[in-house]
Formats: sequence, structure tokens, C-alpha cells
Amino acid sequence: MSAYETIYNIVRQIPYGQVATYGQVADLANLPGRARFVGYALYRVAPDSDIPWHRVINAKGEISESPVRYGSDYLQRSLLEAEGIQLSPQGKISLRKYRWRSELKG
DNA sequence: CTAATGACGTAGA
DNA sequence: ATCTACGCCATTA
Repeated sequence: MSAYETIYNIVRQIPYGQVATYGQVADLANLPGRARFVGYALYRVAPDSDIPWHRVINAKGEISESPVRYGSDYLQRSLLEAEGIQLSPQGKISLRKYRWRSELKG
């Protein structure tokens, strides 16, 4: 059981039409303050994986763009819009509305 | 074992 | 809101 598998487990729990921040996923994965691990874990995940990686965004409500993704960041935005999530012209997401409220945390 | 990497978060200005 | 700087520590070569 790698630490990443725990993160993947959390990401799979994100319901349709909602998003979670890296910090939130890290917290749910019992890894407080290890938000970087979440991002690094998703980096290992393949775009065609069964993990809803596109529902994970940063605390600013934006999609993390990085050259290592080779455009998968654009794909993420498309997937989010496909789920009914509205993005601001700047690519921001209203965490106030779409943030996944964990059942475990209350 | 060491060195480098990394889709982030928080605090201060 | 924007920018700068530091911390976090598993994973990989």
C-alpha cells in the first residue's frame, strides 16, 4: 500500500460535478500539509486512468498548468465543463459552489 | 546510501 | 489581487 494509492483512493471518492483541492485530498488521505504529494501522485496517473484526476484542482480554484502535462491541463478544463462545472473566463472554479464536502470530515 | 524532483499551501509585504 | 520565499517528504535515478 503505497502512499499514492491512498491518494488515488480519495480522488476516486470525489463525486460527479464536484471538485476537491490538493490540500483537501491530502487531508482526507491522512496527509495534512502534503498537498504536493497529491499533485505528484496525479502526475504519475495516466490520463486514461480510472481515477477522476480532473476533479482535483489547487486551492486557488484554478487548474494547475505545467509543461509536463503537455496539454492535459486543457483536457482537464474540458472534462470539468462536461460535468456542468462553470469556469470563470480566467479558468477559475467557484470552490464555494463546487467544492466537494467530505462526508468523513463533516 | 545521496541528490534531484515535484499537478501545492501558507504567510508576509 | 499579485508576488516572493519557504516547508512539506515520498518517489525516482
